[in-house]
Amino acid sequence: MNRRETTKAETSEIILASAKKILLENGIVKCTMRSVAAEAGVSPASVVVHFKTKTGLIEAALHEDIEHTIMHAIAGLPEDRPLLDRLMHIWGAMFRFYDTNRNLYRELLRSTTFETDADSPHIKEQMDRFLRFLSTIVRDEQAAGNIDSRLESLVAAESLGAFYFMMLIRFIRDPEMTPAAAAAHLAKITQQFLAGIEPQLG
Amino acid sequence: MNRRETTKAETSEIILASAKKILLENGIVKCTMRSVAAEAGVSPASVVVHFKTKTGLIEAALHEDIEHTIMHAIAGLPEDRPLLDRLMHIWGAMFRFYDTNRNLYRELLRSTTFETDADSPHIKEQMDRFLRFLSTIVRDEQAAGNIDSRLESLVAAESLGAFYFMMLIRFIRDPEMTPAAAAAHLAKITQQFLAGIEPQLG
DNA sequence: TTCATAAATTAAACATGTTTAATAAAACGT
DNA sequence: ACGTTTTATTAAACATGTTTAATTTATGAA
Repeated sequence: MNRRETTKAETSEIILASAKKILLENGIVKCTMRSVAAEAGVSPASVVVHFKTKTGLIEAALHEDIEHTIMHAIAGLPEDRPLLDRLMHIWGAMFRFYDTNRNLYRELLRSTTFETDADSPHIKEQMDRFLRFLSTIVRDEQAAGNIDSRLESLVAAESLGAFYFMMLIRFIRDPEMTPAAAAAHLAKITQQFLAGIEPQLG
Repeated sequence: MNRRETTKAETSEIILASAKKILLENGIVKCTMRSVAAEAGVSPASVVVHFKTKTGLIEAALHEDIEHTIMHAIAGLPEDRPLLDRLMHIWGAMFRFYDTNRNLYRELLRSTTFETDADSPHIKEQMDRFLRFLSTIVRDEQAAGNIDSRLESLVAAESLGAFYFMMLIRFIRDPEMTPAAAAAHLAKITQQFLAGIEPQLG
């Protein structure tokens, strides 16, 4: 890397660290381009140069945490348990994570969900990767004879993902809903689906 | 209604009409609180008084169109066709509708989807009503012996709704995706689900 | 009618995301 | 080494959603 490139990378890091700090300590409302810039000792325009938009900045600041939560949940996935239990292990972890700061993640979801794939490549990549992961789980279950082997595993994975995301939306929309309640309802829906794709006897 | 109440209602109508006109003729980017206020011959602050936020205004301006699209699709629902065909009739109409102005509806979806139920009661009500409708369709199919009658119809309806909404998100995120392509993919997912909830023989 | 109260409306100000035009400095070819 | 070009940075301006405080207007009681 050049001198130029290194200093640019360093500046990016400083801005990102400032954004994380403010988000954590003061919340999303206080996290403005100006406050982040001030904390980083840089001009607001510079924040724009480095992260393009405020959405880009927040996405960059929070994306790692989400990634980490997913990975942690996957790492602790219980072996030798029914598929529903394993899925609920992941979904439960996600709901509890989003529950730690609902307004913050509402903002993130709001500003990223309906962006163009090109405009929020992080999200697209994360979604794709997660779908592929679900798809391998489905294939494992097919191999173990728990799911009809004629099924397209990716389509089944998409269904499971759709259930989760619908529930996430409802969870964020309803502040009264606890992570446990969201997980329980999601379990019901998932259960119905899984029962349907069990192999037929005979 | 009072004189006060009537004039207030009239003002609301004028503002709403102005918003619709600008959205239609100039698009979402040109639809600002100031431009709407100017078109309506009213102050920007007045728009806030009447619609609370810009999101509230846009929601009010577009909500009817969506409602109309749904109702129209439901009214033209083909009788005596398999459930999948009937669902696709609705989904197809919705995708084609959103396709008429993707940026506009992206903005609407973005600003409403993750709001609190309390903050966007319109949306919640629309979602609930549509779920109930899907649920009655499922019950009809159960009565006709096409779906396992032990199923909870509302849960199945939620699944179908989840598939649709996931596909809508993908549709909005990917500008290259045609309404037909979105519908086709959604059909595949729905098909897999429906096959699973057919009554078991014996 | 008259006056006090409540409500509708607005001008001006504010906060914030983003753009523009200018500056300073590194990179690179000669 | 020198001059040109590219690039990181920024100050100032801009556009827009929203708030505030003041003004005008209608309502209802005395």
